[in-house]
Amino acid sequence: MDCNCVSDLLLTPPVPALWTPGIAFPDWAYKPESSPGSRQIQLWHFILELLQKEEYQSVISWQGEYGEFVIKDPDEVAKLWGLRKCKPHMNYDKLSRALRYYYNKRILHKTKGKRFTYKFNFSKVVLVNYPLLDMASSPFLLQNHFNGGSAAPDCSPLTPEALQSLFPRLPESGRGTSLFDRVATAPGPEGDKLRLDTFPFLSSAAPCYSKPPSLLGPYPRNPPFDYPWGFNPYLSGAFSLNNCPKLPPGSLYPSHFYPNPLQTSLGQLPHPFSSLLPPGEVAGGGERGAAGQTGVTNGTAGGQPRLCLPPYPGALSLGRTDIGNGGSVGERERRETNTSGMGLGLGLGLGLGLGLGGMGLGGGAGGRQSPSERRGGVKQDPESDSDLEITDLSDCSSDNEPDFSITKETRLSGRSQILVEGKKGGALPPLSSLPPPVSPHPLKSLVPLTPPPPSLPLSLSPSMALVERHRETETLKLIQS
DNA sequence: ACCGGAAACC
DNA sequence: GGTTTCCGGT
Repeated sequence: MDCNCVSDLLLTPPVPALWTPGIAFPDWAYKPESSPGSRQIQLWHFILELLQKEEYQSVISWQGEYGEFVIKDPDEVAKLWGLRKCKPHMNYDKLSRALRYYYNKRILHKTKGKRFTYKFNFSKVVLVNYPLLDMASSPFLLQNHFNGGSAAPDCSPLTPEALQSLFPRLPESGRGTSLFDRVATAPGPEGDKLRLDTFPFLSSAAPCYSKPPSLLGPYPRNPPFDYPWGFNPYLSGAFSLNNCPKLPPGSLYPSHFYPNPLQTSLGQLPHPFSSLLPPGEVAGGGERGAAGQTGVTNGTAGGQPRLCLPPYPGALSLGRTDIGNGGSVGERERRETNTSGMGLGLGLGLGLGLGLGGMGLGGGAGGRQSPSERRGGVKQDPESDSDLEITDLSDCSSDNEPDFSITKETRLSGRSQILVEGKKGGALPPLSSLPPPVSPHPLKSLVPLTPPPPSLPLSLSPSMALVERHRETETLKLIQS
């Protein structure tokens, strides 16, 4: 009624200018929102949006373990949600019901004992965004991904884009959004087609805003990466689909979610694994944007995007996460903890296996099950399953990692060095055992500093070809500008 | 506060 | 499919 909803189309950003047509993205990537099913923003996504914005800190924020957030003001969140969905009668009760539906999908689960506290299941979140990537045709396909076949079908190889999605770069706060804005403002007929922003890796090299040191926990550096959610096609899609203009443009529909071509240059393509790179090789990196708490209220222009990364308590060191023999926390909570540990690994840039486990789960689309189904055990009881997903992870992970398994490196033969988690036991290795920054970075090769001859055959490799094309495009852009 | 079934809605 | 709405139950 009073939500003045507008057409999604009006707010749908056009195809990023730097996109080079012709490159075959997986089909799903072309869908308006790269969304498996819905074309509307989903609640969990919306939640992430809020969590990401500084201005909603008092309404909802990360808290506790990795991925855990607290709805500080249930009514307000409900209100915002209602606003977004044009459901004036929305309230926390309803909203929470929707959240509960995520339990079965494993996207979210409740942190028992803590009021209004929920916790995201990263892998599922990512999965939803990257359902069964079309590896076969994806130009991003890592050359040596997984063992070529023995892997269970539900264990999709991790593609660069997937990785990228984990470490997207948001434009530096307060700068360089012009082009982006322009792009995002000029509606285009193909706005829903190619979405480069789906692949932050290719679209933005801008150093992300800084984040709190704590986010990276024990890690020595704080490379500017974002977690899976800052990125995603979904997210950007959501922004484009927002239909409740009432919300401040800069608040929930920040432009920084889109890549800024101007800030892009292959030379500085954000590296998915930049977190492992030596300081010098990592752009940005500062401490949490001083902006963090400096009254940046305007979420748009100079607005410092709120940390995308859920807080990752340093205490939650990998060491503590002893997968397999848990510790002292309650069973369920313990598993959650483990997940957190994985989260860290993921955050470190190596969530290679991340989400893979859920592939079989079909993006969680399985959704609800009849009580009988649940009893049948086909799918674990949401109450007990927690993060342990037998179905997907069991055979695609080395061992017992929960959803956040990052141990899939075993499948990434050639990339093992970039993996954080050791392969033994599936237990997260103590930080001290984490591999030191690799330099030159394994993927550096994908982003050569010196532009190869334009004639470089695309056949070099899918990834290379893409990079090349992208480079060319970028070069042209730079020259033009 | 939280849960989850059921049905309607878009 | 993803909620939204309603509601009985813990």
